[in-house]
Amino acid sequence: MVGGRTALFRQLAQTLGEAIESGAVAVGDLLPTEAELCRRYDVSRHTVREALSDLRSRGLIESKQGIGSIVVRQQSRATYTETYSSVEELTRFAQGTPVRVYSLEDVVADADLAGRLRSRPGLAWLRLCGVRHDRQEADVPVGHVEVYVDAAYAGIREQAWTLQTSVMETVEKRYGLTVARIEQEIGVELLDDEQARTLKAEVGSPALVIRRWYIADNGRNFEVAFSRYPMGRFAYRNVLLRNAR
Amino acid sequence: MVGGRTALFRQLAQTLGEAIESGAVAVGDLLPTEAELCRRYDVSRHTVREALSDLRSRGLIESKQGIGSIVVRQQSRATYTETYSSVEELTRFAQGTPVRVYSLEDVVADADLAGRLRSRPGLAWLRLCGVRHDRQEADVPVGHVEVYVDAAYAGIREQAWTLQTSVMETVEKRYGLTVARIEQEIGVELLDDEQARTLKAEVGSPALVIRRWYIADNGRNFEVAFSRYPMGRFAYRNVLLRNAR
DNA sequence: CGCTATTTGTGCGTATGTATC
DNA sequence: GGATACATACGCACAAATAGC
Repeated sequence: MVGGRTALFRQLAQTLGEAIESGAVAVGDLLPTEAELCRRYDVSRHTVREALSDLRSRGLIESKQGIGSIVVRQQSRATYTETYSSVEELTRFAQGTPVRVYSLEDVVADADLAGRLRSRPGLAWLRLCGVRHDRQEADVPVGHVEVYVDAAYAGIREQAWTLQTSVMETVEKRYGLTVARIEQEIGVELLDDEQARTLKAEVGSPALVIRRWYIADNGRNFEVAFSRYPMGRFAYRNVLLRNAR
Repeated sequence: MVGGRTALFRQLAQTLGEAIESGAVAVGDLLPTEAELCRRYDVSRHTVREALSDLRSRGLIESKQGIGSIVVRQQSRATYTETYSSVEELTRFAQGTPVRVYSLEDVVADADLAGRLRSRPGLAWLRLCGVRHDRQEADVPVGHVEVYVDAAYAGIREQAWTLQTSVMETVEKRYGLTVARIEQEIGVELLDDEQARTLKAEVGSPALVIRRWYIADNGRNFEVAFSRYPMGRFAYRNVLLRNAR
């Protein structure tokens, strides 16, 4: 029959999910085949597939034709999810705030810079500095950006002065790279001379700093960006949605 | 028949997805009913449902019994996703940093407080203040927390002094509430007298402030929390992963 | 290499439950 | 209550990928 209180496939998904999370079925193991689950729980294949679909969406299993469903994770991923439709949206400056680049130079990382970039000393980077402006109030700079790009991708230098899009996307397009993950850190810093001057703020005044490390699918950390926003000019916002179930 | 090159339901999902993203079907509109889609594209209901399931997972539509499938977004969500396995993980203080509550009082929001809470003046709240400590260095407070809970859930007051878990989870358990979304804002503030004193920091010194609004599945904003961390004692970190597809 | 058995993927048909209007 | 629409569940069949012989 159809209705109990809880749908059959949800019950089955919960049963299987608990088996995985408890470790009864280990990561790397195959679940019983769909046919076997049908027999064992006396339900139709449709019901079994709905349940497996649930486990897939929770990131617990992956299914492959000819193989079966393999357990790839012991814990359901993500109770809360933050989503972006683009990288630029990260800063909530979708298309609104152009960057004026005022400096572009080649640098070799010393110990200090290497530490800030989470990289090794001696490596060469292209350093780019600019100021982000609000389109409405063009005279008040919103934030200061300081970007380091792996020298291997320094060819973007030609396009850098007229950046329509983000540095990251420019590198992606020009070199066919794919950003697999972005690590982000948000903190407070005091503005140095150059930052304060370009931002029309006081030296030593506090600012929100967003540090981002862009990591390509080959594992390479090819870009690091620091954005600084004087207190009150910007706040980082996001919304976390509870995932279904 | 079954196999062409691309699965039927994927073709249908793409067709419908394009109709939404192009604006041909506007946000707020209902899609044709499943039965209608079956007729129009000459496919089975199962195929239609697979396609709709795809659109749901992309966040483009939501389906409701007795109503239909409504378009809720024009663009597929999430090129990048941030994930948390728990709310506590948001602060990266998984279980490590207990909160010492030092104040608990009933307040009625004036215009100023109502603004900060994104609420209305005149509403009653339970206000809770505490200090977050590092387990290793117990003498140095890490951060200051200021939490407002809707007076309707003030019953947690009895448990508040001995908070093992977060306020949010306490409310969830005690009142059977479910947090549907969390809105978060990160900025910079200067510490006031009380905050500086409890944090052993200087009055007026800059701090990272994280403001969170907890919204229940009934749409009610039942808790607002402000966490303040003196410069250098804490940075907010997260990792964004590129989604498949 | 081809053949076969196994397993998931895709697709159809049908029926009943349940929420909404 | 009735009509409508999605949700759940059963069944069957064939396609496509994989592994082993």
